[in-house]
Amino acid sequence: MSDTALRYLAMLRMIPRYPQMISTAELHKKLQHQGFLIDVRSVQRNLSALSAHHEIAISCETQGAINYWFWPAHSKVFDMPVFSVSQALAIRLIADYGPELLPAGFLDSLGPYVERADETLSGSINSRLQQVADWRSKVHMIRSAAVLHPPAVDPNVVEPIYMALMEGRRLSGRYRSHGASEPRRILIDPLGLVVKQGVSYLVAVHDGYEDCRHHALHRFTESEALEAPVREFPDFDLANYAAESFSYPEPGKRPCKLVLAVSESLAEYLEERPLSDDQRLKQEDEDWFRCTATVGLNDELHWWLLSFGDQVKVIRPLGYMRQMRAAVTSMYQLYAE
Amino acid sequence: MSDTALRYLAMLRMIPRYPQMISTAELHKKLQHQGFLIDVRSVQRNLSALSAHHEIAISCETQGAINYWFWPAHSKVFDMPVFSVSQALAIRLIADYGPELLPAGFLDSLGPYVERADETLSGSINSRLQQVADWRSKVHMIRSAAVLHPPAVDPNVVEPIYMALMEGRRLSGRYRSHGASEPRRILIDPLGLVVKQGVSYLVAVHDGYEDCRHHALHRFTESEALEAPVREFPDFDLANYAAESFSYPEPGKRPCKLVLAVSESLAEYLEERPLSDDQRLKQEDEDWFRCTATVGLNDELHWWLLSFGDQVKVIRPLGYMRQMRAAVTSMYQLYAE
DNA sequence: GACGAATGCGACATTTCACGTCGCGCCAGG
DNA sequence: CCTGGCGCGACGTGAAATGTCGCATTCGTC
Repeated sequence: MSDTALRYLAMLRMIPRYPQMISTAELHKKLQHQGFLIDVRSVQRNLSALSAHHEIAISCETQGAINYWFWPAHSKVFDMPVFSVSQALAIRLIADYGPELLPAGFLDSLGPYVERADETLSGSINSRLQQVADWRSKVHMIRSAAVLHPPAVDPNVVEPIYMALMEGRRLSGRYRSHGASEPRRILIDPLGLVVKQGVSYLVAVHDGYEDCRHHALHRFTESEALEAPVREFPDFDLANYAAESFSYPEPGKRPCKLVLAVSESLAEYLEERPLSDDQRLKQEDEDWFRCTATVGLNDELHWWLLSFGDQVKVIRPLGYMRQMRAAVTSMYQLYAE
Repeated sequence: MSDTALRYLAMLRMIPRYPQMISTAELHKKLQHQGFLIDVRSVQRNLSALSAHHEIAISCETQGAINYWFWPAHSKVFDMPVFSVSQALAIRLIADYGPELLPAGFLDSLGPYVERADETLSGSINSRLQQVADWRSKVHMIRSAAVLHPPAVDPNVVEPIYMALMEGRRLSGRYRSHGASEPRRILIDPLGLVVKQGVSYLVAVHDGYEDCRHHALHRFTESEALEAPVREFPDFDLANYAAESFSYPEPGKRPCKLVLAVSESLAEYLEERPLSDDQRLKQEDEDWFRCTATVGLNDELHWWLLSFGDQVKVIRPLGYMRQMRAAVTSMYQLYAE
């Protein structure tokens, strides 16, 4: 059993990425705690041996008499097992198309993994065959046109916010409120983060107040995580707060049997992506199909049905049909003026 | 320089995850190619030493006289440096949001990384402070209700497909065509992958034919990447093919000035996520706001506008207003019967 | 059915290298 | 100026890693 190789592995995993560092002594202590009974001298030797290797690329910064070790901020990820092609593709697709759905800043931090994914993709191609094919020529994603622009956030501003939230510290910053023209200095106790359609909101209590408010991350212009711990709000429940204050339709309505008349093109589409597992499609006449499925009647479904215009008509439940008819009539009147 | 420890690392990285395997001989060849001049016997010894360790968990499957090595399909990821909190959060968000964004097979493959992310999140919180806070209590995502069910795909079936595509090899498999009840054996030359609204399609040419067709991945029941290289189709361009054959509205229509009348709630929403960078909102009367923005008039926008029902009315351009009026009238007549 | 080639694996001798120990130099703090 | 902590070069030792050989097993081919 190669104890040394295992220890090397453990050591490499104990070394943090750049802003953080770890001293040789700490590392030695941690190793002993994990059962690697070894002299400090060996730890020193191992570290310099590893850093000598260009593949590994850990670095050292000497402060006074102590050596602090770290992975460079932009060093490659070194993982096992290596990405499979589908994992690499998943990461690539997320990197390309995520910005439309995920708040900016989250994706930036995945940079090293995206690099690794690209390596896997190009590597698997070039090494096997000489064929120099770019993965982009082989994978194409038809994405939605992104009607709305997600707001841009500054990574330097959001990082302290995440840190304060996760570590339970107070937050000081500058925030431009809804409607205000100038940012204002605030001191808050962060309670939670709510992500909605590509926009992140920090739920927090202002200093001197007891009620919580939400703050769009892109409205912060400065932020600093303080040392002081947040005040305790034991009764606060983020999921409840989000459900109440963001007034988003909960998807969890009781499912019922939905009957639709759909156009041929919509029928084709539904065949690929059914409304439910028990969906059934039947041709009614030359142009129309009947679609039957068991679904929850939520607002999301309502919007989805509306967006198809005259390609779909709700048949059952009767109550919902009337509701849809009312909605359509209201739209009609809007344009009739 | 510790050559052995480094070789162990290199070996571990050469071993693929389960559906794939690698024989001792191949491994030996690869190692020599990387400059590790070592006897086969040592490779054998190293492998059995590594697999003896429960921490590493690589496994071996003997087929005839040859040993094939692999990481178990659900083995943990060993990465260095370890996830930072924001990276872990990003992965977590993707895992939660993903099903609406990515085809099923892609996300499943990220499973081990999601596990690691959760580990990082719970670990980082508990170790820093005694505070036993679950990250879920601090981050909440409001996601859409996912109207449509993305079809399920078998990871074991799609992996060879991706491999064949990326490595330029022919593909043999069983495929159930549109409308057919039984899957049929096919031999194809994969040219590209098109992802549309959570469904993946493989664009490929059937053996003996010259024209390409697309195949929904979830309709494959078996697949095998063959050794034979694909036939060459130098004139094929995936982006063009996707634009033509999937008849999806290209987002790139020439932008023009759009004027909308929007309800108060929609105005609030638009303030967070503007339609364009130059969007302007102005209150008109008690209930209605006027929204002005420069956008391309594509189908995506059309659907998006329709889905808001009577909360929005197109004012300018006049031509588009008439188009919208026609659409609404057509919907009205559908329900008038 | 038999033979050869390829592979896995146990055994053994050898050598390398990984380890602990010691000592010196450097830096910080008292 | 002294003391303690840390890094690092040197050295001897012993364990571990390596190459070699031989035998068993399996597969393909004649």
